[in-house]
Formats: sequence, C-alpha cells, structure tokens
Amino acid sequence: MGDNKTNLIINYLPQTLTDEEFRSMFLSIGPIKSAKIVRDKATSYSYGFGFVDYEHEQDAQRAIDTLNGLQLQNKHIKVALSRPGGEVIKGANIYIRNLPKHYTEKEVIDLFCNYGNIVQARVLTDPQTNESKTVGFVLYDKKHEAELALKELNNKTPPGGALPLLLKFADDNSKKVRPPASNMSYYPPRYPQDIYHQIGAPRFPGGPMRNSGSNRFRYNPMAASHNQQGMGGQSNSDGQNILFVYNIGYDTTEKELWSLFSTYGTVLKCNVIWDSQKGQGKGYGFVTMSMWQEGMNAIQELNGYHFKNGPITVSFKK
DNA sequence: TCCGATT
Repeated sequence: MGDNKTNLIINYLPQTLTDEEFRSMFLSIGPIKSAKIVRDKATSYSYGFGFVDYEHEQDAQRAIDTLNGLQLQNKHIKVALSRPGGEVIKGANIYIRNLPKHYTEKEVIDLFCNYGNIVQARVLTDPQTNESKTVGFVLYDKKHEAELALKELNNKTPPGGALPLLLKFADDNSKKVRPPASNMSYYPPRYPQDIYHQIGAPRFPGGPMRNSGSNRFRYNPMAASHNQQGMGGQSNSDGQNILFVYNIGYDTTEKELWSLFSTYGTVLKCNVIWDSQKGQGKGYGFVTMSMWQEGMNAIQELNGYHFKNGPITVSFKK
C-alpha cells in the first residue's frame, strides 16, 4: 500500500462483533477490496480492531464521516485512515505514569504536542468512578518524535503536577496473548440477601474458610470490639482501606482473593498484579475493604495464613 | 519476584 487513501483502520470494535457484521457495515458505504477483524491466530479472539480497504478513496472518506464514533454495543468505534506501515512508525507509543490527577487527554496533548504529531492520546480512567488512574498513552506518528518526547519529558514535573512523569516506550501488545479474564478487575455479582441480617453469624474459630454464595456472611463489628484503636470512622489515615497481600502465588485469581477476604467484610475491589512480560501474576495484590475495621480484622486473621503457596503477608498498603 | 494500574 502506498499513499492511497482507501485503507482504514477501525478501533474499539466490540468483542462479539462478527466478521460478517463488520464487513456488511462497511460494504453499505461502497465496494471494498477487503475487510478484516484482527484476531489471535490460535483462539480467534478479536483484538478489537480491524482494517477495511475500499475500492475508492471517496468511499473511504465517507466511511470516516458516517461511521467514526458510531456506537456499537458499549463501544464507540473509531474509523480513520490507516497509516502506512514500516519501521519509522514502530515504537512510537509512549506509556506515561504519574500524570496529574486532573489531566485529561487535552492536557496530555497540550504537553506532548511540542515534540511531534500525535496520532492518539489516552488517559486511563476507573470505569466505576471515571477518575483518572494517572496513567496514559501518547502515540506519535513517527518513532523519532516519541524518542524526542521521552528524552525531553521523562522525569520532568508537568505544569500543575506534583510528581515527575515516568515515561517509557509502551509494550507492543499486538502479538501477545491476552491475560485471562480472571485477572481483570473482578467485581462480583451482588447478592442482596447477603447484605442484610447477617450480623451475628458465627465467626470461624480457626483459620479462614472459603465461602461462596449463600454461606457468605458479613463482618460482625461486635465480635471484634477489642480491636478498636480509636478509628470510629470508615477509613484509615489515608482515607482508604486498601490491603497489600503478598506471596499469593503467580496463578491466584482475583476471584479467589475476593472469596478469601469476603470472610472478614465487604470487599469493594480486588486486584492481582499482573506481569504482562511473563504472562503471570507478580505474586501480590491489593484488596479494598469497605471499612477500616474489616481490613484490620483481615490482617489479624489472614497475615501468615498458609494460602496456596505458603504464608501470605497481609498489611495496609503503604 | 515485596506496595498496581499497559488503550
């Protein structure tokens, strides 16, 4: 492919979109030479993007005009001219940490646009709260632009920020196998029957016990009154009840951690830290409890508990 | 493998 403007890249395709649906959607604009969703060879798992090559430039442009931003299921697809391949565009993607919390894509673009032509900027947000995760990506058109930006901005504190930015070239995920879904953030279904009238359920005298579904019970504040340390509220001094859990092994799922800690209260969030280089867990994770006292209780009961690999350590996150 | 976050 040369300078022709017939080839489109389509991003943010819903996972379940079939090749037939994809093709007919773009065929409705005009005749096409090819249409393809990029999938994992072995599993045919869609990578969420694809290419369409039109016979005519004006149809490609019309596809951009009419289909870009179209909502399909829970996604808004992006339709744009695909860039020509080759070495100069590889490694042009930068991964950013320590973005100021209030930075949106606009502020990121303002900061990074001085070093080259930005194809795309992204700030990752928590899907629950919409808050910035203070990490993001800037994809430049050319590799040398990314190299320049990295040199100029790495370890520099941006306007309105408190921490120096940490930049690196982003991993090339294009040929990697995706981690299993069990390593995504796990939010369990709600069981209304578990939320009420469970106070006073017996505590297990020994170690923790796997619980699931109907035999779950809530933390009983009366059973742990000896643990009170003057924290009448719901949070520790950080305003959070996040536990650091170490030595959980490299194959523990968030579902398993969730289940383990649910014995001691309401788990709000559970993360197993994933090593995308090695394709396995890093051996630790974080569990957010709804109340400080629940976290304290989990620490007392689970720190040193022999879980899968050996004794785990449980403490409040630093 | 010892305090995340990888579109």
